[in-house]
This record gives sequence, structure tokens and C-alpha cells, in this order.
Amino acid sequence: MDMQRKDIHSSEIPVVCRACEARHGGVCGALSPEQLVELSKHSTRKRLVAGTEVVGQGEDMGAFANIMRGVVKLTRMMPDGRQQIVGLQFAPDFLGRPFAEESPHSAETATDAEICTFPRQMLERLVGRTPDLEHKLYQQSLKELDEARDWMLTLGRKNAQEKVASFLFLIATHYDPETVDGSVFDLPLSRADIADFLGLTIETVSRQFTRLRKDGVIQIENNRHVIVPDIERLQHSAGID
Amino acid sequence: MDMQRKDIHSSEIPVVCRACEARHGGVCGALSPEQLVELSKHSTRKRLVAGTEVVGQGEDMGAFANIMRGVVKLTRMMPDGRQQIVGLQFAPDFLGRPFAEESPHSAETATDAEICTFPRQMLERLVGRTPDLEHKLYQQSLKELDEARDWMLTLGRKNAQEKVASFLFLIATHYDPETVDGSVFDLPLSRADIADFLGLTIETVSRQFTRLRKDGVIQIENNRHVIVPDIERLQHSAGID
DNA sequence: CGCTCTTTTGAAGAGCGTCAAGGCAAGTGG
DNA sequence: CCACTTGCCTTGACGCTCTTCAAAAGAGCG
Repeated sequence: MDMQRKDIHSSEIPVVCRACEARHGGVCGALSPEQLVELSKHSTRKRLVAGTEVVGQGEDMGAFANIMRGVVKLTRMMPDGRQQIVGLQFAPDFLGRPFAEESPHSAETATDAEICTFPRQMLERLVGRTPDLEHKLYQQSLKELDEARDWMLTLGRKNAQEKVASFLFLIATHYDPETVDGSVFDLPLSRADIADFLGLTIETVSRQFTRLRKDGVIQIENNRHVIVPDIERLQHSAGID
Repeated sequence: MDMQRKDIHSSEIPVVCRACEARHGGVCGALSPEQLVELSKHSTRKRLVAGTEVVGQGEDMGAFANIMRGVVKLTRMMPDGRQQIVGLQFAPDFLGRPFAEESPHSAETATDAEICTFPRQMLERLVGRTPDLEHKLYQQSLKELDEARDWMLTLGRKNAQEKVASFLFLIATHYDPETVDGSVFDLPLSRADIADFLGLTIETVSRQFTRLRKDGVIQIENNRHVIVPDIERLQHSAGID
């Protein structure tokens, strides 16, 4: 009977979604073919270069999005300019803060990225009708909450070396272009971004990179390319044990 | 018609829930009378003295709970003993991490408290059948995520004085026994807990209390009782302006 | 090759941590 | 009722880590 429904023309999964769904396990996975059709009518794919602001802190959020490729940083700023990156999002993460008028932070691409945006009301309507969708969104927010709290420990209780090692470990385990064991990768963030993520200055970040390199925990090529010979040694440097 | 349904015996709201529901706006508000009856059969109210561990980090969570009174601190610890409070929860917050076997952090009462516990599977079954319940849980996790990320800015980018002022401001605005404008209150945390929440030492916390007192931003009586003559001045000291 | 932007390196200083002593309030026992 | 203990908080002196300010060294690009 499911077979029959799939044969109905209007319930075919849209072409744009097909490749996406295959590669990722994002929130769209909770939607029926009909809902995907409806959503895809109002959604647009965008290619963004690194450093593009998707939504500003305190701004009205007209749209939500799914990250298809690249890294997006969530930043919170103080009136005097001090800023802190409060979250990093990777594909296939959902991007947005449902049920709020204003965004509590700004979202900016850290790397070149590709996102699939759709109107905010579109999603909120779908959420009301689709418990599975809300369930997926809830799961992601729980995951982000766990990660945020993990990072609070890093920010509050680790020293500079442990912070930098923690960041490298985070990237090695989350950002996985095509490496086998995550021991070779390109950093998606500049030194300035890393500093804003770790609550340090760029100078301190740079010094700790140098120190980890001299200690043989990592190798660095062209500032961005990192090789980790022994991931457990890095983990130990991060104080994760 | 609603009147008629209330008269049906099996759908009466349990006595234990009635007073609770009236006072709080917790997750139970999403449940039908029948579900409340079912839940209350398996739930137990507990009075806990300050410093009681509700669930340990990495432990199996047998039960979830609602906070009826008091403050619960969520703590994450490093292998060498360094620890960080990653969240404070007040009544009527929900306490627990759905869809995870182990708790990512320990939960301990900071003050004397009263909680209403129920088996984990009980809740997870109800969640599957009650979209409204999951919606409420989702809303709370979004709120906690916003708060956690706010605190990341405090931990990463504020100095000791701003951190302590931020903490006082948080308590003044969240913890509201019976004060009119939140300018007089008792601290729910010891100096050691405050230090663990702010990523500082108790000595630094103490020095900043003294400094804020000498500057006239706050008055302190008996270590725990705080008076804030001008909440906006405190807010300014916290760098929130 | 020269320009700009990013990253590294260096030297000096501030802020917070560490260690140690002392104060204060509540509880205990003679 | 008073000496003593205990737990929590405050204060002081000193040192270390990280920031700040400054300049040099790379990296990317026309």
C-alpha cells in the first residue's frame, strides 16, 4: 500500500531533495514526500562564500535553513565589541531558532557553504502537523545543548593549551571531509575565529599551536592543514583523558 | 462541554497535581487528566536537603523529575577534579535528558528542594503519544540552550567583576521568592558553587563581592542575603548594557 | 615582485590563581 | 557559660598565565 502511494505523481520526492536526503540525515528526513514537495516549492538553495552573514544578532528571522555543506559559526557579541562563538554547525544541521521572533545570536559562514533556506512560517506550520519533525528538531537541540555544556567546561576550567587541543579534537571528530580516522584535516576557522571560540586572543592561540607542534602532538602545513599522528595524545592534551 | 468532561470521574486531575499545576507552568501542563492520573500513579514526591545528588555524571538515569521548589545545579567534572556548573534549574523546570542512556552531567540540589520523580520509560512512552508534551520539552531545551550560550559569553569573554555581577543579575531575575522587583534575595549558592559556575576560584569571587559592595552596587548581609539598590547599575557592571 | 592580510614571535604588564593566615557564626562538649 | 572545634568566607602576598602592544615573517594575489 505504501508502494501504491509512492506511485502517485504528487508524492514523488523532489529532485533537489533526493540527492540531499541520500547524503545527509537532516530534519527533512521526517517529512513525507508530499511535505517535501510543499517545502521544496518555497525553499531555495544558496551558495555562500566564507564570511557571509546569514542572520544578525537580534535581527528578525525571516528564514530557517539546512546546512548542506560547510561550517556555520554562531556568534554572540557584547556592546563593546567583545565576541564569543557559541556554537559551530556542520552539515546536515538545521539552522534557526524556532518559536522566537529574534535570533539570539548572529550566524555567519566560517567556510564556503551551501544552505537550503525556507520561510520561517513554512516550518512552523509543518511542525504543528508533523510530530516526527518536531521530534527531530528536539533531538538536535538536545545534542546542541550537550555540546554547549561540554564547551562551558572547556571555557571555564581549561587552560590555553587544553582549550586549543580541545578545539582540534572537536574538529577532528566532527568535521570529516574524506579522511579515514580524522587525523588529517583542514581547519574551517581562522586563528581569529578559533580565539573567539575559545575565549582567548589570537596570539595565545598561535603560541599554543606552536607549542603543540613543537611537542609533536600535531603537524601544521600552510596554517590551515593539520595532521594528528596520535589522536589519543591530542585527546590527552585536551584534558579529556 | 468542557464542564461535562471534568465531571467524568476517571478524568479528574489528581490531588497531588492540582496544587502543583496551579503554581507552576511545567511540562505536566501538556497532559490530559487521564495521563496525569497515569503518571501520578508512578511518581513520587521527594524532599531533598541541600547538597543531595539526584543523578551522577555518566550514571544510568532511572528517573526524570520536575522541580517543585528549590534550585538544582548541573555539574560537569574533569578527571582531575576540576568542575564546572553547566546549568542552574529552578522550579518548575523539568530535570533529565530524554533519549540518552547516561546523564551527561551530575545533578545536585544547591538548596533544600522538592522534586516530583517518575520512571524514565514512563515519560518516554507519554512523549510518543503526546505531541504537546514533546513540544513543551522542546521549548524548555531551546530555553536552556539560549541560556547556556549566553553563559558561554560570560565564561569566555568577561572579567571576574563582570562574571560575578552577571551571576547576581541572573539570580535577581530568575529566582524570585516573594520580592517585588528582584532587588532583595538570598543567594541559592555557596561561594564555592558560584566559583564553579563562573570558572573562578572562591577567593576571586569573594574579592569581587567585596569590590561590588565597596562600590555601592550591592549590599550583603550574613554572606547570603543580597540587596541591590539599583538593578540597572548591577546590569551595567555585568557588561550587559 | 610588491601589496595586503594573516600569523607568528617577542617583551612587558595586568589579572587571576595559589598558598597561607585570619575572621566570623554556628555547633559541641565540659 | 565559656573554651574549642568546624565550616565558610575574607584578606594578603606572591607568582604564573594570559593579554596587550609592537614588530617581523609568511601566505595569497594581482
